[in-house]
Amino acid sequence: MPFTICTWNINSVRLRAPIVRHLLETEAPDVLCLQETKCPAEKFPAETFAEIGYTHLAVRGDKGYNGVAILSRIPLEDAGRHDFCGKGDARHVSARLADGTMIHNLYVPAGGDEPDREVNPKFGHKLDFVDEMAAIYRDQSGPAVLVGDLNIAPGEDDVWSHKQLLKIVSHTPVEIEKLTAAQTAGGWVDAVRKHAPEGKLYSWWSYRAKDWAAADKGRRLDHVWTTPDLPTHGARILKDARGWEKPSDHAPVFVTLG
DNA sequence: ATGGTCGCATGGCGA
Repeated sequence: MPFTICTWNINSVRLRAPIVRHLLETEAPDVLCLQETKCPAEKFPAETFAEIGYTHLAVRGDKGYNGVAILSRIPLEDAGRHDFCGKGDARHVSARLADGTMIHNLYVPAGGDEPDREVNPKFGHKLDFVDEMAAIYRDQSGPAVLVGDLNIAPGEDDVWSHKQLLKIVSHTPVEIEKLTAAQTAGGWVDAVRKHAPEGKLYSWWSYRAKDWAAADKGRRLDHVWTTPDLPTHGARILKDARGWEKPSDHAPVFVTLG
């Protein structure tokens, strides 16, 4: 039975609960994975989404920072978490669907501005986090999907200018090397690029641009990876959502699986 | 032009 999963960095789920609900009402993914919810689990606006059928929830949150959630209209089992880098922050939540498919929802650290771990500990944290992604999924078995804001745009067509971003955190060679190693170690397939192998594709546009759409200086930071045993039927980035009222700086990414 | 804009611990930090 095919189902659709969506991942969206929402940049405060409380502020943007209305557009999350709008997305659920108009696009109706079976599962929605959110990142940067920026609120403790007890303050997650669960009822807003339960009212329209998204009654299943696996959520983790920190006050003001991070925060991840899996919202679903089909049952979720075995909600779990992995404590990346032993920091105790809310950057991962997992759950299993009734058919056995594992869902991993991740929010990889942005990594600060300076791409040098000697002077910027946030960059070191990001590199260590991605190394840990390689380690923990190395021996996985069974169907799984990994989604989230991985904060790395790996391909030349995943950024507006490969050359101008080579020293910009999110597109440096060391980050791309580590992300690729994590993908390979877990046997993950990039479901979005499987369906759109070539051409510019972005899921994030900075708030700082005067006119984000005209400048179109985007990056593909949000990803959906699947194990090879999971068939996928299509992928799509809902760029329109970047232009909605009070938008997130990220657009939702959809993949149909199963 | 090394800025710019967001959101939250309301003010400096993280993105």
